[in-house]
Amino acid sequence: MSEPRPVVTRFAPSPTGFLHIGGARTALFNWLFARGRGGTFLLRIEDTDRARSTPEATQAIMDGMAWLGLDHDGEVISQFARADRHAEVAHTLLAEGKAYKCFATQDEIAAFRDAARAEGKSTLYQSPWRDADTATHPDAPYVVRIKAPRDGQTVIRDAVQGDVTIQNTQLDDMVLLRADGTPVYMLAVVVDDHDMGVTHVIRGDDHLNNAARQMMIYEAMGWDVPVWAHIPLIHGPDGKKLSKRHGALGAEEYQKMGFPAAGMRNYLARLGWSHGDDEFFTDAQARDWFDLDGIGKSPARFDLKKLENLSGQHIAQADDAALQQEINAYLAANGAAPLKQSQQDGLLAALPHVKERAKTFPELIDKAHFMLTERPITPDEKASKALDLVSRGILTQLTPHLQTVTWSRDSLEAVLNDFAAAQDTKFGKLAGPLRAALAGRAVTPSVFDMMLVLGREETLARLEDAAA
RNA sequence: GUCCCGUUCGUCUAUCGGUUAGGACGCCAGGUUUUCAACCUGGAAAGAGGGGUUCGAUUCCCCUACGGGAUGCCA
Repeated sequence: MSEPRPVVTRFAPSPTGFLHIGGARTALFNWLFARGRGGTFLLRIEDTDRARSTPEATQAIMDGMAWLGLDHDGEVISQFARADRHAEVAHTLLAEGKAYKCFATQDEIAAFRDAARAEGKSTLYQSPWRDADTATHPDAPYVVRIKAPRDGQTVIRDAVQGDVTIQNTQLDDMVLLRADGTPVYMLAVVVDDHDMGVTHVIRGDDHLNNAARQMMIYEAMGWDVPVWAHIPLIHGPDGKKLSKRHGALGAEEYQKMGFPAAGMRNYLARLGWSHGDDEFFTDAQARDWFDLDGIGKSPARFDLKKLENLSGQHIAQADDAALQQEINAYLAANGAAPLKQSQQDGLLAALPHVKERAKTFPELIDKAHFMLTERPITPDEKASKALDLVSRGILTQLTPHLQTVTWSRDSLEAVLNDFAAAQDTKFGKLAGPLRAALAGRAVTPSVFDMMLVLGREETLARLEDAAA
């Protein structure tokens, strides 16, 4: 093994839909691996399937990556735009006799496969044109096929799966160039990865078998084979493969649900990869720790509960201003009205008191509700019940005690407890009406927290409103 | 059909021949508490099945079952 080459990884999605969760994780692994080693992380859009590729999908993928903070180096590479280069490689192979023109029609091939299947034999097509003199068919349409080895074996040295041995009899003379002269995916990937200097190919294990085919091209061209790392796919909660109509959501959907990007990165990194017993970690730790042999070999299921837990931990330890920004992005992603300046201020003031108790942004916003509404507050049903005649009377009596008290947690606690004692009751009895008056709700953050955040003036005003 | 890969608590996973098989999420019970949370303590919960190899297998090998993938002029 020749070391050290600077690490170059890439994420190569085909733009046929949103960035689903499996793709996001593949991107994350590549990003983590490159970033943790001072390497380069490239983005290539595999848009050679013109019928299925759309610019909207490309945008959706880039939006998803942007949300997750997975920044790539250099320009986005379009695979389609490089078709000439791919064809050039095919022609080189043709000229060197490592590939050949095959004039077999698709009907012929289909007939061969049907017959082979009926006889229970290998359906791999063996073209009669492999060693034929092709000069006799100058005008007929043809595809270019690589001359695959017919004996021996190919060993895929995979950093995740170990050494995987494929008998070369399992490999056919795959098509390099279609009859219309366009390159097939298998060729394009190899040429692009080589030209881009990719050193580590980290991708879904649905490509594991393909690696053997791709190695034929590397070898025919005399190129260095990259380090392979085929990672298992993510499955849905029911254990079935995650697909778009089977519970797979786009990355942006998780933003819309109100998960912080850091929590999502943490969760996704931990799904199929581990570093001992570490569960909750920062981006810096993830970059530090991430390596290929920490990747597991079996498919993992997506578990929303665990995501929520990690999400809550990241929210709890996040910087308030950063959190505020991310909440605004969350609201925008949902097409919600942006917060007014007064609400922004209120949110920021409330965050230190509520962020430790929320798993997602909607929960956080709900808990900060007392700072997002303005007087006069309309109490909800339960809060109204807490504000009956007796309670309102008590609040009226309480108000004078709050006029002069030092506005600190300890003092407020003392005043309220004393007041409760004087009323021959407990603070617990006062809490309900206070919540109702201060937030218009029965479920709120700590009464003291709310009073501290609201300030004396606003607190008194709300109490007076409620008492009236 | 053929070939390849996978299989530890419900879930994510640790273990790299010798452990009471550990942790986390979730769940259950108790505690704390001004509501909801949070938090604290405790608990239930796993090596797919069968053969080997070995003094000893979750760990190595084989078979079976189940799941996934490849076998395209899709990517």
